[in-house]
Amino acid sequence: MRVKLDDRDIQMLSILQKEGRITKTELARRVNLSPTPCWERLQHLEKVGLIEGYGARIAWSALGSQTLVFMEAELNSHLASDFARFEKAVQAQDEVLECWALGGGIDYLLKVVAPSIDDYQRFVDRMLNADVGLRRYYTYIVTKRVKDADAVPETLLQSLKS
Amino acid sequence: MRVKLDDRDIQMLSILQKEGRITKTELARRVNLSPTPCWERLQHLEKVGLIEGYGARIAWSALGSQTLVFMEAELNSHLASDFARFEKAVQAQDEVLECWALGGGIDYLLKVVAPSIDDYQRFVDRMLNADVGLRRYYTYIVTKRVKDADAVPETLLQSLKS
DNA sequence: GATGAAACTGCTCCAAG
DNA sequence: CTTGGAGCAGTTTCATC
Repeated sequence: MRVKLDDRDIQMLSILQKEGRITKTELARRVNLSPTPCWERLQHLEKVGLIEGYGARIAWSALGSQTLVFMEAELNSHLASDFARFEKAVQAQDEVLECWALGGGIDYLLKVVAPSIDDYQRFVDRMLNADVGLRRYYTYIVTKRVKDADAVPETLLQSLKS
Repeated sequence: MRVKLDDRDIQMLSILQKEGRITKTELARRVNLSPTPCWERLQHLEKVGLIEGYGARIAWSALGSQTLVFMEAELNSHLASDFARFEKAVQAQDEVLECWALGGGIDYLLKVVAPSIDDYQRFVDRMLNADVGLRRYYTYIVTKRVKDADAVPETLLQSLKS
């Protein structure tokens, strides 16, 4: 997926990240373009898959007091089939927001959300009993959300200008 | 922010998370409602702040080979002023996508993105030299993205039905 | 790239049931 | 909650420069 973009494309992406429901005529105005070429650029950005879709941002604060937990996971063995089984199980769990494989001593790092610690523990027990290859885990409870970017940073978007 | 929602509101949120640019008449059709009450519900969801906004989802894969890193950070001291200084510094860094304060032995967990490992190291050096209270850090490089949810899971949305 | 226009679709509000 | 409709705004395509 190698695409060449100019400053205006990047500006459009930056605006659309934050204001996904902006009208196309207003977007054109903001990037100093008339609606027609702006519309063509947008079509292109969507067609090549740079824009995967649009979505509403739901306020986490409105969901009440949820517990957010990072979980380090270590597997029983490092066979390719064991990795695959664990990853498949994790992807099927609603509570798991993210799962990353890491280099070094930790096999996986998971971001898990649950209504309470008890619910989190039930999730862990379910995983342990599911014969999914989970040998050991470490729990780190989030006590404060310091930063949680909801958009690709400007500096990274600039790297598309090649 | 205590709001009482019914199944239709939740269904609307679920749809809007994935299809933020859906037309309001189509949304009404999908939840078996006529446009007018659907429009009023949507107004309400936005007004109470449950929907913070809308945004385009940009494909990470299109940004080329970026390096994603989790960084554990330990501070020199645990004075409230030191926490505040570090958190402010972190929020100002474009590379830091997320920063969480954790209970237990780890002060902070950061998710950092950079074009390369070298760029990441430059970021760390900058933080260390910025006299921001960072005493020790551990680096965990992401080798695989197993799961990265882009929406609040259904089960959590259900908890709004109180 | 810009512009203007035409045909269409969707939006927002209003009235009435 | 429903339907229907009016007036307006935004979308998409087209032809022209």
